[in-house]
Amino acid sequence: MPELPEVEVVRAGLAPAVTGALVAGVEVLDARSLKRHDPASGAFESLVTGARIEAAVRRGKFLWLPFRPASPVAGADASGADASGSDASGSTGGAGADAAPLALVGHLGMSGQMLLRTPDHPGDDRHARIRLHLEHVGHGELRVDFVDQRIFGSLAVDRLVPTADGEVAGFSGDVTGAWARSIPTQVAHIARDPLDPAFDERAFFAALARRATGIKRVLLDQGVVSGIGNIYADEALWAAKLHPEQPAASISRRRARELLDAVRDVLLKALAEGGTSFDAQYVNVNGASGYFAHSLNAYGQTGRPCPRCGTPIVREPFMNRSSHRCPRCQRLRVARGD
DNA sequence: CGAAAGACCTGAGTGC
DNA sequence: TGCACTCAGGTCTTTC
Repeated sequence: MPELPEVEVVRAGLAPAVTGALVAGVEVLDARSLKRHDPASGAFESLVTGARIEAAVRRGKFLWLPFRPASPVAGADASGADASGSDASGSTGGAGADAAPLALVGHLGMSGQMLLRTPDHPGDDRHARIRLHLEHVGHGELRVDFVDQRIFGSLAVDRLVPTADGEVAGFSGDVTGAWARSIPTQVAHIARDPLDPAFDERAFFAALARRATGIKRVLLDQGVVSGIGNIYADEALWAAKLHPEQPAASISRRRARELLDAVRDVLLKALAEGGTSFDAQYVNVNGASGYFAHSLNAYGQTGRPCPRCGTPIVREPFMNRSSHRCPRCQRLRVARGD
């Protein structure tokens, strides 16, 4: 259940290994992990093979690797390669300057991992779905294994289009690349995350004021604010002393501001703890390893005393999952100015 | 447009 | 031992 901090750990671990790398080959072990790939744009394998990766970018929980497609001419005489990708609409247009910029888009879903490995690493991973074979000038040959038990995650090749606001699309540590202000079409509807310098606070407050539904539903709506999942929603609501079902529109501007601050605080804290957990050489780019159970105040703490007031935390059904809250600190309150 | 419910997935755990 | 059931949950789609 990787949320923003976990995905950022993955992005940061991947970035130095994939930036500038050539995709020498790809193995699709389970096509279900391509469910977000639109076959009309071409076969996944042929689009990715020969690509030169330019960066690793993240917005919310989405991750993408902008790349320059292989030049058809350069690839032709090198070695027969497998020309299996010659579908009906074969012409990919000469990979010149007018070729559409593309990106490899990834979402980890609930159980997805991007494991960075040496080429000789045993391929015995039970849930390995897709493997990328890379050649990197500095690191030599590498492998990225997309491992995903529950297959809620996926990889896809998608077109990059300019961002609606003209700002940098997501976080990558580099705002100068030609790809920086472009976003994959399937990520374009996702709001910026609250740590993004271009996050639109006014739009966030306006969305809250407009919604009659519970505040937790709004926090989980990636079209309003991205990067938050069940865990950090519960944590932020606990910190802001808000009941998950408190109607969003009933929350005063002042308390909404406190909530946004709490969200940022929770995400930054998790990021700080997660950022220290990987080793320098071959980073274990593992989305699940970054969970910081010791610092959780509400999520998964059913029956344990609220760290603030000592009242046992309760677990309640919520959208086919669970909410965890302190029944004393986080009460439903009638709409009224603060 | 907003809101809510269902679908997609697998494996661990529980009760009988 | 085995079977049925519950739970974990992010995002997309459908329905109202």
